[in-house]
Amino acid sequence: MQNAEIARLLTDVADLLEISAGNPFKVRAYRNAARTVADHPDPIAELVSGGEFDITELPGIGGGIAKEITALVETGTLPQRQQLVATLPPGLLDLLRISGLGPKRVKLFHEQLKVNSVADLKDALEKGLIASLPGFGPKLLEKIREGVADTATTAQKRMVLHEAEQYARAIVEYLKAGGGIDEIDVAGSFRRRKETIGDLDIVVTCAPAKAAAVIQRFGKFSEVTQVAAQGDTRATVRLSSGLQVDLRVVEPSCFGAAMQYFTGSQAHNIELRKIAQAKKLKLNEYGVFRGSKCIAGRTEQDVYAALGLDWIPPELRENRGEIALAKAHELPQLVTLEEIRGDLQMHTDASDGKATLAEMIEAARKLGHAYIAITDHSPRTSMAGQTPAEIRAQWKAIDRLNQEMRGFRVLKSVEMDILENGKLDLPDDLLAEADYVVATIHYGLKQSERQLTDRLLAAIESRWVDAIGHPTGRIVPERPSYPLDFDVVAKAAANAKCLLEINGSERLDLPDTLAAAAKGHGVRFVLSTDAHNTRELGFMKFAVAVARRAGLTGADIINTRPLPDFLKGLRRSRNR
DNA sequence: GCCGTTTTCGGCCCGACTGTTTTCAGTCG
Repeated sequence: MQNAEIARLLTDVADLLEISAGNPFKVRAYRNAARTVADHPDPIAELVSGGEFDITELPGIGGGIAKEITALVETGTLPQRQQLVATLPPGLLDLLRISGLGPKRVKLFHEQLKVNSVADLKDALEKGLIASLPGFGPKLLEKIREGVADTATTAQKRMVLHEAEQYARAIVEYLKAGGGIDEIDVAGSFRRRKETIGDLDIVVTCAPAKAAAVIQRFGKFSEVTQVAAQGDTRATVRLSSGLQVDLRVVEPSCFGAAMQYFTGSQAHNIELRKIAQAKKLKLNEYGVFRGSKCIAGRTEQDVYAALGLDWIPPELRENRGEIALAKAHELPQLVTLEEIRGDLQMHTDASDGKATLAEMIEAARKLGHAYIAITDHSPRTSMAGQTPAEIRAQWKAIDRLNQEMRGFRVLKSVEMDILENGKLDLPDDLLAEADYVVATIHYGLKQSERQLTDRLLAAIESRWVDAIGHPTGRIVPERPSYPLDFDVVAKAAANAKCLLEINGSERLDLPDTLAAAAKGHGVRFVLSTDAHNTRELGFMKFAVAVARRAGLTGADIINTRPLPDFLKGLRRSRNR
């Protein structure tokens, strides 16, 4: 059972308790536990059935909820949820997801009108039963009607970071062009560089007299299909893509506090507010307050300092131990995009890329790289892969180009398939001639965990495989990892000095949690874009984002090194 | 239901916007 599924069931309990007007703190306890489970890097179900780990060690999970989860893992049902569903129909949970409906109104519908599902609600709306309830005026009725219609059409989907980036840039440029803005930045999960984004949070500072105009302009952005809310300091719109965008306008003296507040994560912020409370302070989006006096707020550094903490990079703000590190002045120096000196996976039109070798080289040089690896596919990638003869011809062309260039080196390389039977797609004598080899799995993704793990282990055993590319095979958001015993793979890679790739394309593979786990096993990493055209060479920032969320420093990543050190760090260098 | 550098009992993060109201409840993030 996946963590997401356990978290969903715990959230169901919180929602049902809320509808039944149970203890509000018990509701919160279930929500906290759900968040802990959802964010945990290892499968909770395995920890429970394994028996050697006590899950009450996890924050927000005590004796009661631990017992619930254990029962869930053993029997497949959550006792507390079963008990609640006996009196409250689970269809009420769907009603809660309708915009404008919360526990109070859902409870009212259930008790007064026997409305127990979205279908019931639709019926009640048509019969005018909802309108007869006190407190339901024409606007609210219209909002609920729209919400019901939405459940039929658009399932609320999260947007991948790569796509959200384009919207964020467009809206920021649009607002800037309107003038009257002092500072503007994007906060939220976008700033934390999560792999998918639920909505965009934009924070603006401006003179109080200009705020209304900025908010008005925001609502007139060309892609806005609906202005969901609009006040003096904030507004919410929905774009034609379905993406929700929130704008907050604050005074310059509050910019740091607002950025901190709206960057989150929620779990991180709750911890900070508890720290503030313990110090007899109050933290909100306007600053840190002692009584009514604001003692910090202009910058994020000020806010964290007022709480006795070092400034925490947004990518780490998930309440996974970063606050303790900030308190002890032990936060890692996270790798930056500027530290990356080379890109170690990309394709040309010799396989499935769109640009020529010369075009990729020129684009990479413009980005400031000192070296790149051209990693076109091996024969198994049918329709796209190169034969050994074609690979050697390409390498000869690369040799000639390298003689003509100063201060830049193209590495002779290949993205070699690890075949379904565990054998490599190219012979050792060819691999030995390469400067760098990345091995990957593209076929046989439906094999068992044992088979897939063994295939990766076989590749790691080869002295000519320098790195494992996109190690889990996932693609965000649609394709999950193939089954894999990742700890075994990470340990083997660390022992063999085989690198693991963090791929900055929409694969985002390794994911942040596994990269953090691999670092714990002593793995070293290579960052790459897997670009199939010149534009995608810009994806390195997404690979860096994953690395930063995993807590990696420049020392963990081999392509932060100058070329000679990079080559010396490859396992093949010890074979020569 | 969870938790503890004030506490094993008595707390539990904070504010804006909307709609329907004459002072606020409900929802949302």
